[in-house]
Amino acid sequence: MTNNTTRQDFERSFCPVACALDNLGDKWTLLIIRDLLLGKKRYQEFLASPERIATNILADRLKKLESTGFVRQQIYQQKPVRYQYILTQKGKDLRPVLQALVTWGKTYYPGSRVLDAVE
Amino acid sequence: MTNNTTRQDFERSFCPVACALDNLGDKWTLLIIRDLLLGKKRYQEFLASPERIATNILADRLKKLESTGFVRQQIYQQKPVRYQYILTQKGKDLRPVLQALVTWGKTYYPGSRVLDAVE
DNA sequence: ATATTAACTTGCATTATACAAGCCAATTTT
DNA sequence: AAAATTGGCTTGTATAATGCAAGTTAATAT
Repeated sequence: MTNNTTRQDFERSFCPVACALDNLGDKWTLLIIRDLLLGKKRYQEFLASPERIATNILADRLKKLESTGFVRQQIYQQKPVRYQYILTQKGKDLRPVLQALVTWGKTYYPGSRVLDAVE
Repeated sequence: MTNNTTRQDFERSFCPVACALDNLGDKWTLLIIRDLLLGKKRYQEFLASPERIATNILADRLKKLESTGFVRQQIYQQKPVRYQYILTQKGKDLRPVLQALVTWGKTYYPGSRVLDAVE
């Protein structure tokens, strides 16, 4: 790894699982990552997901995901300036985590289905 | 799957990721699963982990993990009755999720290390 | 008799999440 | 030209989750 990623301090411990969960361990963050991996980019697209995230939570998570380098903002129009969100490599590298969750979820929640392909 | 697992209703959506996170989406649950996968079984062992979970949170999570079928209690001594916690197949099947988190964590938190082998 | 251990529970403060409403600039509709 | 809509949020407030310290209970060890 050519260290261009911001190396954060260990919050709770030096365990890689704990470090990951310091960023991802809540009800919503990984669902936004799922949406991004599925190709969603805009605020309204995230809001349209079936889990119905609240607007303040979504804004907060996008801000955190940006400040922690999972995502970057990209202007897609001037007048008015509007941003879309793109996964960085750090974010894209979560795909195996999401894939493992999909596999587990489909096993223990038969009938569950991913909208598109994360799998 | 010989349906001996309790099929819960979809809480937030029929997405397997959302279903998984309904159970696992917080700061602590997956760390307890990590400990269980590493062979820890008892209350004091979980408390001894470097992340320093609070006792009320640990008790709450163990209760939830049991009621949702990730774990079962096993008496390891009478007088006084003491329980230890064992992963069910549903819990053991989270190993690939943890492995993926370890891989990601070791990449983006260089210097992080799992205590023993989840990896 | 006193202290220690294991597995919790309880009380209270702080932080996170949920829900509804409001804001602002620009575009679209009437 | 005025009114409504769209996109991306922010604000206020209620409820729920988390954190921290202390207490409980039954049994064993000193």
